[in-house]
Amino acid sequence: MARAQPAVDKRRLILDAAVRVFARQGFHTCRVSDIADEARVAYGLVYHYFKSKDEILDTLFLERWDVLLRAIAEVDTQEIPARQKLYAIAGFIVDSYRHDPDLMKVIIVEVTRAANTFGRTHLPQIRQAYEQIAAIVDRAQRDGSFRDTVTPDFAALAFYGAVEQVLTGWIFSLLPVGDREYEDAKTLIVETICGGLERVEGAQ
Amino acid sequence: MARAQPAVDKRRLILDAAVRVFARQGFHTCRVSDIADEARVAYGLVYHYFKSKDEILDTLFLERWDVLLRAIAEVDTQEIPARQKLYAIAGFIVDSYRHDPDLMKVIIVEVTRAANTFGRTHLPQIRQAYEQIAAIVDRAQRDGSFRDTVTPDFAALAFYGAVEQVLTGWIFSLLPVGDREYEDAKTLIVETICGGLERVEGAQ
DNA sequence: CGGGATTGACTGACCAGTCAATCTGTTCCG
DNA sequence: CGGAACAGATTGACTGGTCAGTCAATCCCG
Repeated sequence: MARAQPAVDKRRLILDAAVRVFARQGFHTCRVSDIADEARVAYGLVYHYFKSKDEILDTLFLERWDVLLRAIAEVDTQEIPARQKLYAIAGFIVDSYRHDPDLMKVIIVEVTRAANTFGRTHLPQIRQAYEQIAAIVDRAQRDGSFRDTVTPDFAALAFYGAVEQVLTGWIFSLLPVGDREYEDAKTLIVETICGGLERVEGAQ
Repeated sequence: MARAQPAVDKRRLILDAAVRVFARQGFHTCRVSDIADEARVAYGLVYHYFKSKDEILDTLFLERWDVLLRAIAEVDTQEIPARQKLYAIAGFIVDSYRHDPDLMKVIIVEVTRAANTFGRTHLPQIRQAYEQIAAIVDRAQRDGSFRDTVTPDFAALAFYGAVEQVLTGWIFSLLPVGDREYEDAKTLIVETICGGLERVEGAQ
């Protein structure tokens, strides 16, 4: 039985240290000893709590992705226009980055975009996010607020791609970072995907 | 002096084999001996032509990215609407994937999206593509064909992000593959980013 | 005292990169 | 024309270092 109230949760300590190390050096280029050092914990303890180095990353991803999937599902239950739903989802992801940039960096760089390794492993989870977004677009097309020139699947891909690319812009320092920029980004992503870049003749 | 017309260019043979191996197993998980085997060449020959395993990937990326940058620049010299320029760029990238999916997979997965390793190394090249696209958007905003609600930098990111995500969809088998799908994708990407998802009141 | 928590030295596997040896085609001289 | 001399191409066994994962010993709480 686990202790009721341990002074410090070493398992959590290791996970948090791993986030920092993975973000700094990347999963492949860091050593397990780097994680142990960062957590100020003995090497062997890492293997007391985790079966392997891979399992640490898996845990981090699944923990966070589950939160994301729930957030999207929650947004979808609200009675608001599709544009506002997409705004809420983009906002949630941007705020996740604001709250813990390292964690989001790790999830995107090491999992979501790692087509040969963890991305393949977690494809079902990733796919689920796309499907939930596609469902929102689909409903908007049926109620007439979205045009049906683009398939929902495709729209979901483009929307999520734009969001991820913006985070990548921050990760790569290609975009300026700051509270103002984060708020702007939410609006701009939705404005681009929903409103489009082109001027429309006859609109306002 | 190099032989005028060698029966086979072993250097090329190694590069092409590396594309297949990197696409199949990923850069980090493959061994140099896998590349040599795939090329049906002795292990040591790889090091006769390349300084290191990294240099092989660098070569592949730089070769192809140079072609892309030239293509974008070429498109931009034409006297056509911005939407058609973006269509041409999306088309070029999609056709690159159609022509050699393995190579594009490697470039995207192992370089463009590898924020901790090769992505960092080649950031200047990657940035250049964004800047060229942003310049197209900027000009379209000045001539009035694009709205100026979204900054050109941001629009470039969203556009490129959507394109890359569609390729990722093919790489992950999330999207159906085929000549028809490739052509549709070109249109849909541009339709989404330029036209937007929303129905516009009063338009046609 | 019993058992989970914690330690860190150790091992076995793996693999990038080296290198000395060999091969193959070219050049040039007698 | 034969063949000597050379140079780059090609070979693959080997080395040195790295590191994930193991494990026996120790600690410490209840």
